[in-house]
Amino acid sequence: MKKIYLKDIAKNLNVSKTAVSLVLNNKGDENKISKETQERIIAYAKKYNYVPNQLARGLSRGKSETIGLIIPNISDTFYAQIAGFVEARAMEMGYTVVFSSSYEKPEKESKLIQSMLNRQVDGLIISSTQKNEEDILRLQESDFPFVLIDRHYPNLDTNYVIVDNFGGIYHATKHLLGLGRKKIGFVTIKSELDAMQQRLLGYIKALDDHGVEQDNRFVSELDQKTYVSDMAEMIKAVTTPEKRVDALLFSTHYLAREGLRALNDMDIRIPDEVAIASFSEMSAFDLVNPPITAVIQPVQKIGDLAVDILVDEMKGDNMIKTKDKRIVLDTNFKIRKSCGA
Amino acid sequence: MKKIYLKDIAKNLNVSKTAVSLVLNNKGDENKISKETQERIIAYAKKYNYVPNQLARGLSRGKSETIGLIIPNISDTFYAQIAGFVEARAMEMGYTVVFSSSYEKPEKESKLIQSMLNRQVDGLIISSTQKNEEDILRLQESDFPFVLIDRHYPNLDTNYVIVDNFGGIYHATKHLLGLGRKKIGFVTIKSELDAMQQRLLGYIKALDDHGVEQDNRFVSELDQKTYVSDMAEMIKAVTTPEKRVDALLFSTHYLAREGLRALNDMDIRIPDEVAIASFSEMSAFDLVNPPITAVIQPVQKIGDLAVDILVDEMKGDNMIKTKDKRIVLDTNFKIRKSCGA
DNA sequence: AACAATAACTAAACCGGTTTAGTTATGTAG
DNA sequence: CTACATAACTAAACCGGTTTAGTTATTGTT
Repeated sequence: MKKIYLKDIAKNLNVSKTAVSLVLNNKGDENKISKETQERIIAYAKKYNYVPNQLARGLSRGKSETIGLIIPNISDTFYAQIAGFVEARAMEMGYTVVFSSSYEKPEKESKLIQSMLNRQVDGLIISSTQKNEEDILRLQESDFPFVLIDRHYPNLDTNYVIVDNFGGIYHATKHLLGLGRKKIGFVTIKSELDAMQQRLLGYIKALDDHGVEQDNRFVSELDQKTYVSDMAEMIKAVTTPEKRVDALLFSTHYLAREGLRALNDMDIRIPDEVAIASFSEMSAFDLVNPPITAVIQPVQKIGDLAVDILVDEMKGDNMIKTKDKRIVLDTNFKIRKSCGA
Repeated sequence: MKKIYLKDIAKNLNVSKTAVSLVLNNKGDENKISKETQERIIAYAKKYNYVPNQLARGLSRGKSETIGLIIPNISDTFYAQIAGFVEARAMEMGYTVVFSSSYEKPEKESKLIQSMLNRQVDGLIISSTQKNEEDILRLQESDFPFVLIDRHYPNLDTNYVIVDNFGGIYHATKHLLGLGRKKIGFVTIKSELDAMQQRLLGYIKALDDHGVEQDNRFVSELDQKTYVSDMAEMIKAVTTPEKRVDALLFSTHYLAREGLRALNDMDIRIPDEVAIASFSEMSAFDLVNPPITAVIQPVQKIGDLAVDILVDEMKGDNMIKTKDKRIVLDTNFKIRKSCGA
């Protein structure tokens, strides 16, 4: 099972490396290699199980047939799912995926982008920390193919695939209001991410549209690093007799998970005392106690579209925008017991 | 921000490519490049933000500083977590990770291995379908560095990092028996995976040791593809008056999830009527209704060790086995409400 | 003064492909 | 018979690094 190289084929068949390379890249016809020679080459290559060295090929072609995926955290269900769809789609298109987690650190993200560029990825799919405008801008300026997912830079003119954060929360808030909840708390993470801002704005707009007064609004921002331990106290704070919320809307799935845990620990009845709903979900949200109403993100669409757009971009001949490359996807609203109907 | 190459540095500093290459690879001293020249080169490289093309470097060195990770499914929490730890550890060690999901298909796995080899990965971490002995054997014979994780081939002499499946289930079964459960059902997936067999054996051994009679054992095997829809019927079958189990042990987390769903749907009280426990868990097992007792796998250890072993293996100078490379990790047992104590 | 050793470099081969710019032999139009 | 196409190839440059095998100038040794 010795490894075989292009030149071995050439030598053994008494043809040039050129001929072999052309034929194996399906350029035999257009380069007028005779049918017969083509067949000999193909047969030989198959017989000895020839496969080209992708590094060599990549080096000479200037492309690696690899795309880089940078996400905040591969262990998070949401990103794991996206990674799955991205990988599957990329493979269909003939690309390999290298991935790395930035853990929300801009410097890490910056290093990852650099490192992936060194490795000659042909394109990048990035769910950015959104604190790395510099690198994104540089990519943009150098016309390097990339797509932002999940998070984008509102003031930068890039390709992206995101969801309608505003609309998703707006809908959820409206729903809670429609069920008669008057004092809805919004629990979010301290973050400058536009996605998070939009969710907050969606919540506020819904309250406004429903004529809820300013002092009946409760927004709690928890720290990314300490939200697990801070959750209980925060819940206690918004359930004091003075504020007593009758609903809590969590801006993301892991907050909802911890919120649920805290509420259950404190024996606050859901949804009777406090109704809850979440933006984004986890695979067990339909099994927890009670099942959590959630705004569902179209994970597969995000992954598929990101790859499609990127591939289009990488083809390079896109002076013509073949498709719209700024995509805002609609969310779904899944009603479960936790919101009281 | 023009891209700069090795030869540019050489040209502009009036030194040879060799000198630049040696210095930037920290081989300046051993090759007697003068301190002064070294400093000039390093300064220039830094100033113009030089970074080597990894394809070129990989090609000439014969290594890519990349490791391949092949798992059944990146969307599954268990593998997503492992992927996270593998990637983090690999990065520490200076490696990039490319990954792909086999979706339990041996042919897909085989293709992935091939494809990763073409891409010149320096080593592989594989959670195999365990139906691909051929490729694994070939890797073994060609001395290619690799480590199996989660699943291994019991009759092949490879490196691996797995958990004590037998022991984990044995412990769980014993625990249920200790709580007075007499008729414990075992729900598993139809599979030839050794891991699954071991879990079954652990269950049987525990019953044997406890003197449970043959006809008080209920093993149900569900199909990988249809377990979601088959679960309810299966549960119905083992809760008939004749068989009526008083406990169910699920051989893996997604079975437990669906089992819980079915039991809840049928209003079977857990743990009063039927106690349940699971091998392996999901992030919400402590929040579901009721929280599920589970055998916990040391995910981080699996990932970390896999990389450590692989790196050791890739260094190549391992005629001496620097460490034990067949590792069976202990599991943890996390008691929650679902098992009745 | 002759020779060896050492410091400080470099030219060129090499990794394994792709691609450009030809070459040679044969056929065909004028 | 000459000129020009065309079919069927190929030599060699190239991608951007690494590495081997030198080279040159200087210093040290006897």
